[in-house]
Amino acid sequence: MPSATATNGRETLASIAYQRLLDDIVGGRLQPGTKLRLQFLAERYEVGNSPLREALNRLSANGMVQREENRGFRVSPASAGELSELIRTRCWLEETALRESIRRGDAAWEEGVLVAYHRLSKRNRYSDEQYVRFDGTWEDLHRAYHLSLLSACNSSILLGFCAQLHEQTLRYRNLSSMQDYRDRHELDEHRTIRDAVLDRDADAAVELLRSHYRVTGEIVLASGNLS
Amino acid sequence: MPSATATNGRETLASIAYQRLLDDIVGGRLQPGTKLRLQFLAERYEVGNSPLREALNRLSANGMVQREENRGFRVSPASAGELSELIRTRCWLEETALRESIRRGDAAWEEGVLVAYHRLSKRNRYSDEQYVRFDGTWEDLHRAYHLSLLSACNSSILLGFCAQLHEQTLRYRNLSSMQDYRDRHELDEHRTIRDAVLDRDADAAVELLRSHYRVTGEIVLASGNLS
DNA sequence: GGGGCGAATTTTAGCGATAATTTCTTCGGC
DNA sequence: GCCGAAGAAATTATCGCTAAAATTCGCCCC
Repeated sequence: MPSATATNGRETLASIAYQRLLDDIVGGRLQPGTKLRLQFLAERYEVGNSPLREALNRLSANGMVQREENRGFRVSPASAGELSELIRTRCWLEETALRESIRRGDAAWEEGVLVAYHRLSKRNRYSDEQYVRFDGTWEDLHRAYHLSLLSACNSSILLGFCAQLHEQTLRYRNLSSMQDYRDRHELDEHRTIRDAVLDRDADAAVELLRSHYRVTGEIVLASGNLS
Repeated sequence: MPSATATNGRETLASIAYQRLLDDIVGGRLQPGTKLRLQFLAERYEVGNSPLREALNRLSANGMVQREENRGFRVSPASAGELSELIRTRCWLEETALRESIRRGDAAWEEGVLVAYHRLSKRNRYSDEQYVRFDGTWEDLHRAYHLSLLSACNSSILLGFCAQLHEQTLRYRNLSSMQDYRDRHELDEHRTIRDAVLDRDADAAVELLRSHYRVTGEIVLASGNLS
């Protein structure tokens, strides 16, 4: 997740709480709409109120948590409508970033894409447990791969927005049952996207990427759990 | 500034501090790079540490403030490079939103654009004092006008991103001397954009809007003050 | 007797003061 | 002149108090 934070020396409790909260929300362990009582969170994460409030405030600024004045925080609700909006927006933004990346990308960028794909391909998705944010998990490599495609777009701002949207959609994926994923050949999709990108075929790459997101969205929508 | 905040009942001190801090940063009264010491801020805004830290954490999540672990907060630095990135990104995102808005907008949207332009046109920019966030200021009407153009894009997420970028560029405008603005006919530009939009001429509208932003960017860049 | 309104209680968030780490600065020694 | 250590300053965290909101219970009216 993007953040204007220069991680310098030791981590603060607030940052730890932020990570763990983000993790639990994205991982679906804290269901949408859940009231986030400070006392409950304090026990769960073994930290005091102040670092918790800091973490919640950061999360509220990027949409993972909703803040209501004088009424505390709750996990942002999830709805089918928001998911389609998310995917729609993501397609727009990533199309822009991808076209720009393909246009401007140099050799180092190509190699980055190649390496990111390679790492992803070597990892079996279903060997990972319940989603936990940790270097080297499938999700981590997946995110790295998708961002590597866009990384030459020459706008860290846009890249940050894309990362934010990725995180949001990841939450929806984790909320769905994940059963319907089995018969999908995600690695193939990722490979064809990679090839189109490295061939500098922008139109094809964009179309493949958009389709990749749309299909995911439809599977998640179909597997229910949303209002 | 967009926020996942349902302003329900009374405002909290943290929210007040957030607003005033945002105001002072965007208004240029807190210069880029300024170290934000809690004690200083506590005196300035007459609130305690806790609400201040909450406000700063929110601001750090949307880029107005930088946070360094165990070293506190400072106003995000401003550079020519970041400004161009900002404008570049803004052109991309607003192009997308504007095209979509023009494609989908209904009568109510058209009327919204019309009214927003009308309100803006009736207000003299230079009658306002130093920038202060307040309903009815020129900047407020200006923001409302630009967002009204995009408001039918059917993605509140994208709209939020655009609002965020608007705020960031507004900061740069306020940092520059503003002297070189006098000979510019901003109202004309806003009117021609409005007309192209209401004519549903997407290509023309996009080109006018992009040019509008690019010119602004060049004026701000030219008037110095940036590294 | 049932339903709805209102007040008291309980619960919870919000805030400030203080203590504990961490970082920055300065001074002494090599 | 550079490295290291002690002191100073600032940030971060804990705790307790206040105030606001949700809940419960009782009362009145229908």
